[in-house]
Amino acid sequence: MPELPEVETIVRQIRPGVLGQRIVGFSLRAGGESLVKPYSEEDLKRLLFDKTIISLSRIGKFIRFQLSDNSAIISHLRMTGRLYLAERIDDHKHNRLGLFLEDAVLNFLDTRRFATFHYLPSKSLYKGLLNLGPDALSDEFNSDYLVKALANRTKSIYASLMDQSIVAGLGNIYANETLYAARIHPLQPSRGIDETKAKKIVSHAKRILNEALEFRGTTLIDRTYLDAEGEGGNYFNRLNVYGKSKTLDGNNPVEKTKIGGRTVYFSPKKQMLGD
DNA sequence: CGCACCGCCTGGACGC
DNA sequence: TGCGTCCAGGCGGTGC
Repeated sequence: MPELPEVETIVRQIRPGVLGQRIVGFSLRAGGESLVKPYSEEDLKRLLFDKTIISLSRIGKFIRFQLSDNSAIISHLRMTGRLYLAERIDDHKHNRLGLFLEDAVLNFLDTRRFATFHYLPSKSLYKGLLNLGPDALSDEFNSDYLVKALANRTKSIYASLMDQSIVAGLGNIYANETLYAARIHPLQPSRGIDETKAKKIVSHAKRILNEALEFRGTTLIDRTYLDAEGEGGNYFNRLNVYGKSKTLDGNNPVEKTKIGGRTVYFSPKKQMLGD
């Protein structure tokens, strides 16, 4: 499932192939209607035609294609979305749409149809981006910020790290790995996180995200996540707790629990509640 | 406002 | 073999 390192990997891979390219066509495939709501295929053919992609960026886990007339496409891969360039539109069963550029076609596969590919008219605001906190790899995400952001919050530190309005880019895998590295129990209340703990969280989160980026992200056994070149990410071999029964670094038992309906992995021996 | 909960989807794993 | 059931999960919306 694409989190910050996976989304950044894909953005870097497709950027050279989309920058400066003029949009010459758009085609929706079966099951793609929900991805582009509230626009229809006809709307998008008309709105996108002849616009040039002038920049491509990652904002948290969102991807923004900035177009020449100040409009944009905001996309989110959710769990199973995949973007890649090809010579033609892919007839894969789960390919939901094709964006035709001068030199290639951008294909968007999404098995579960949770992903989004939203057109954003010029000067309008995108709801999903409005409440986004600082990017996990930015300087704005530091211990001073985090202590303030967590003050007076009763929810767990795990829930706070998953909350994109507090910090943007972490998902379940990297939130679990960060808390293990920082030796903090996922159910620790957010407001109990002091400067020392906040420093550990910030530094480990950035270290882990940067390492994962070097490995082109994490591909689990299910092979759901593949980058824009069809390759898996190799950070899987570095995971300490996510999906594991023993930690990689020391063979400590890993337990799993549910927090807010999500499966959370931690090492009770290394992450003590109240510590 | 903060927080917990639900619905959205589908394929794969599992038990019988 | 084939059926039913459960699980994975980010985000937007709802209700307290």
